[in-house]
Amino acid sequence: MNYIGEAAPDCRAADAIVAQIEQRIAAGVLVDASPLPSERELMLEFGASRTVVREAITALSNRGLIECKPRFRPVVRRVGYETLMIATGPVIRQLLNDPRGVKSLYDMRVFTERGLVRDAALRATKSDIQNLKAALAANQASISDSDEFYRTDTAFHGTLYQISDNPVFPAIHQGFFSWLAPHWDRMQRLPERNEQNYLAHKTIYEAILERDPDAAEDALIEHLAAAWEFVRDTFDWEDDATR
Amino acid sequence: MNYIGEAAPDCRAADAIVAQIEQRIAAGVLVDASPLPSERELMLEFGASRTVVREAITALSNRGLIECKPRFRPVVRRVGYETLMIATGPVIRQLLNDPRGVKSLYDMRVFTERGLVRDAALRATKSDIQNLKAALAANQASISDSDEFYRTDTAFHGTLYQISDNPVFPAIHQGFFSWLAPHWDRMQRLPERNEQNYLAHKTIYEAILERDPDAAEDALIEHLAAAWEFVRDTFDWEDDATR
DNA sequence: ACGCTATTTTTGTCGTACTAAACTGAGTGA
DNA sequence: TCACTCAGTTTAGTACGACAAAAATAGCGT
Repeated sequence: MNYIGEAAPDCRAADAIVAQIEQRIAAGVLVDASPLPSERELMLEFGASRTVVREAITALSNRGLIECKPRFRPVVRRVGYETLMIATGPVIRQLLNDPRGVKSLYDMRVFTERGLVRDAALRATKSDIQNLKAALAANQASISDSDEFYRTDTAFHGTLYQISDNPVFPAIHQGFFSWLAPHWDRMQRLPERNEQNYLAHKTIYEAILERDPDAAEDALIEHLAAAWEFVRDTFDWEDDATR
Repeated sequence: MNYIGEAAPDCRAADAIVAQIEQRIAAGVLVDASPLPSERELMLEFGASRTVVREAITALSNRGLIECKPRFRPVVRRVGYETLMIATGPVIRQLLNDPRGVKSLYDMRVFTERGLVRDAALRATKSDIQNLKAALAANQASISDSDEFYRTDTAFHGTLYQISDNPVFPAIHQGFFSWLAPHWDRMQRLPERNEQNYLAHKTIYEAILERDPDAAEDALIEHLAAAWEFVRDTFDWEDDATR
C-alpha cells in the first residue's frame, strides 16, 4: 500500500505538468496572486495538448494551489494553512451528511480547544490575555444582539486558537467555523442563551487568568457540552444507531 | 467572503456533474468500491461532452471521492476520514517544503498526542490498556531491528489515537505518519536510540496505567521533544529566519 | 489624457479521431 | 468440465480542430 499523499508513477500526462507547476509555485517562479500563463503557452512549454493542460489546471485548482474564476485566468495562490481547509472542504461536506460526522467533528473541536485552553492557562502572555479580555468584552456587549453575539462568540474562541503560535490553529478554527456553521445557523439563538454562553466564556477567561489549566479545561468542556445540546436538537437524525 | 468549502454558483458545467455524482455517492446510489459508469454513459446521462465529464471525474478524483487507476474504470470510494488525508496530501507536501512547515506540523502532532495521552490516562479501558501493553511489548522486542522498531514505534503511537473513540483520530495518525515519514526516513536509527524511545514509551504507558494525566503528558512531551532533536538535524535549513 | 469601441485573446465547451490497454467471449486443449 | 489462449470489442488517454462568449487589449475619437 502506498503512502496517503503519494502520486503513482506518472502514467497520466497531466500529473507531470501538475508536478512541474507545483514545483514552480513552491520555488517562487510563479508568484502569489499572479495569473498562470495562458493555456496555449503551457501547451507549447510542456508539449502537451490543451486537453492535458486543462486537466492539470483543474487538478491544481482542486488541490487549492490556484484559484479559478470561471472565465478568468487562473491565479496562483501560495499555499497557506487555509488552503488545507479548501482542499478538505468537499470531503468534510460529505462527512457532515451523516450526523455522526457532525458529532465527530464537534468532538474534534472540543478536543482541540481543551488543549488550547490548557496551554493558554499555562503560557498565555500579557498580550494574549489582553486579546482575550477584549474579545470577552465585545462578547458581553452584544448579548442582546444575537447575530453580533454569534460573531463575537466565534471571535472569542478564535482568540484561543491564536494564542498558540502555531499557524495551523487559526486555519483549523476557520475550518471548524465554516464547516459547523450551517448546523449552528439552524440553532435558535436567544439572549438568555447568549448570556449563558458569555458567562461560560468568562469562567474560561478567569481560569486562564488564574493559570489554572484544569479549571479552564473543565469550564470549556461544560461550555461546549451545553452548546452541543442546543445544536443536537436541530438534527433530524432518526436515531438510527444501526447504520 | 464565502465559506471555505463552498462552490460558487455553477458556471462550469463540470461542477454540476460533480455535485450530482457527489450526491449519488452520499445517497448510496453509487456503491462503495463499484466502478463508475463509463464516460460515454455519463455523457449521455448528463448531456455533456466527454471533455466535461472527464473534468468532473478528475475533480472527483482529486477530492478523493473516487479512485482513478490509469487505465481502469474509476472506482467509487465512500468517504471516510482517510479521504481527508488524501485530499490534504498535496497541499501538505507543499507546506513541508518549508522546514517551518515541518515544525508546525510536528507541533500539531505533539499537541494532539498530549491531549490523547491525557485522555488515555483518564479514560482508558482495560482493553485499551491491553492494546497499549501489547504495542509496548512489540516495541521492546524489536529494539535491535531498527526497521521493525520504526513500525512498532508508529504502532504504539497509533494505539494512542485509537483509544479515543473518535474515528477522526486514526485518520490523523495516518496523516501525520505519512507526511512526516519522508523526514523521519532520513534520520539515522540506532539501537541505543530505539532503547531510549522504548523507555519513553514505557514511561508514558506507566503514567497512563497510574491514571496520572500530567505525568503522561510530561513524558510524552519529553519523548517527542527528544525525537524532534534527532530529526531537526536532517534538515538542510539554512536558518533563514528572515523569510 | 481619458473614455468608448472594435479587434484580438483566451476560456469553456463540443466533436472527432486514433492508440493502447482492459474487458469479453468464443474456441481449444488437457 | 475446466482452464487457458486469442481474437474482437469496449474504454480510457491523448491529440487536434472548431466555435461562442467573455475578457483583455488596442485603437479611436474627443
